[in-house]
Amino acid sequence: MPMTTSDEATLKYDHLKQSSVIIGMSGGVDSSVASLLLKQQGFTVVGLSLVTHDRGMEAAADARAVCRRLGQELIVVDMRDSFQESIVHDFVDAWLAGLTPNPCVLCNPTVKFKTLIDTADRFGFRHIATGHYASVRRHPDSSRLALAKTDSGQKDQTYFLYRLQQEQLARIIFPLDGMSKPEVRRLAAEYGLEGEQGTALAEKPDSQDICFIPDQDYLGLLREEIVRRGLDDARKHLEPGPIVDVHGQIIGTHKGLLAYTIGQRKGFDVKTTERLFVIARHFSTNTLVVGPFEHVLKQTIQVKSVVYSGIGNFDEAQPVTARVRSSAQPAACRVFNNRDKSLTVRFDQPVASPAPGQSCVFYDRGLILAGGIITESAD
RNA sequence: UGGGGUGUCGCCAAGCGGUAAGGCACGGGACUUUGACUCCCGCACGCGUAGGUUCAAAUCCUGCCACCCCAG
Repeated sequence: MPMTTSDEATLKYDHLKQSSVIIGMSGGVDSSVASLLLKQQGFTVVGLSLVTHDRGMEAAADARAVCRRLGQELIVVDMRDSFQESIVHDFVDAWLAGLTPNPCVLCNPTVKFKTLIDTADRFGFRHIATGHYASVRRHPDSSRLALAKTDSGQKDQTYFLYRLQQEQLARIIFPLDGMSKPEVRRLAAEYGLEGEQGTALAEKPDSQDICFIPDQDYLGLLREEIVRRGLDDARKHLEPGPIVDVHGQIIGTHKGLLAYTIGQRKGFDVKTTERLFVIARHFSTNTLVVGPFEHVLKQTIQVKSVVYSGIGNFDEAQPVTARVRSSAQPAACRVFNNRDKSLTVRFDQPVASPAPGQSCVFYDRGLILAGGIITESAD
C-alpha cells in the first residue's frame, strides 16, 4: 500500500479545486469567448446560466449550444421567482419612492455573483468567472482588492460591479481582462461559436437595458406591477398632470410622473423654445418641474450604503474622482465622512443630474476605491 | 365695424423681389448590462385667403378672413 500523507492528498485536491471554475454564461458573445479562453488556459470549466425572467430561456439555450461546442457542462438555474421577489420588487418600490434605481448594480453582488459563488462552493471550486470587461487588482497602498478598468481601455463595466465584496472579488477571474470587443468578436468568429439556432455569436448584438424588462418599457412594468400588487396609491403617479417651468408657469401636461427621471430631456410635449430638462418631480402635487440645463447641474451629493473596495475608508476631504453614471468620465471631487457612515461628495465642477437611487462610484487611477447610493443632491 | 398692428412647420422665429435659416418639440438611428445625457439623420413643392403686378413674390398692390391694441 503506497504511503500517502494527508498533506499530499490535500495538495492534489487543491490542484483540482484551483483549476476548476464556474463561469456565468448569458448566451452572448462575451461570456462565450470568456469560457473559451478559460478552457484554452487549461481550466475545467462549468457554465452556469441564470434564468431571471421569462425570456431568459432562449439565452440559456444559446449558452447550452456554446457549452456543447466547447465540451463543457452547463447548469441552468431557474430563479425567476426569487428574482421577482428581490430585484424586481425593489426596483418597483424604488421608483414609487421617487428614486431612480439601478437594478444591475444590486443584482450583481446579491444574485449573479452570489449564485456563482454558491454553486462554486457546492462543487468545491475556488474560482468563478464572467465575461465582464473588468479586472481585479490590489490597491498598492491598502493591498485590498479592487475592480479596475482593463488595460485595453476600450470597454469598462466596472461601474456595475462596484458593490462586490472583498470575499467575492478574491474568487473572480475575468478572462476578457485586457481584451477589446472587436478582439472578442474576432475570436468568436474564428472558433465558429454559435447559438442554438446556428446564429454566429460574433454578430450577436450586445445585451443592453434592463434584462427583465422587455422592449425597454420600464413604465409598462411599473404599471403591471402596480396593478398586480394592488398598489392603489401609486396609480396616481401614472396619471397626467401639469408641467411647470422654474417660475411656476404651467407650460404643458406630463404623462405621469413615473415616466420621468431627473435630468431627462425628452418625453414632455411642451410649448417651449429652449431645451428643457426635468429638474424635479413633486409627487404630492403630481407636478413635473422642468428648466434649462444649468438647473440640473449639482455640485454636492450625499452618498449612503457605501461599499469599500480599494480603500477601507476615506481620509477627510480626500481628493478622488467619481462617476455618477456608468458612461460618465470620472470627475474630480472631494469626499467628506459623515457621522452616520454616509459620505458628502463635493465635485470640483458641477455634474449633470445626479439622481437619487443611482450610484456614485469612486475611482483612483482606474481602480475602484468605493461606491454608494446617491440620496440627495444640491447646487 | 373709426384708427393702428400682426398673420411663415405643433411652438418660437429668420426672411424685406430671385426661387422657405435656425432653435424647441416630434420621428428614426448611433451610443449603452440602469434611468438618463450626448451625437447623427429626417421633418413647410409652401409662407391666413383670393386675385393682381413681374421673367421671377413669403417678400410689391388690392379685396376678404382671423387675432391683437387704441379709441368710441
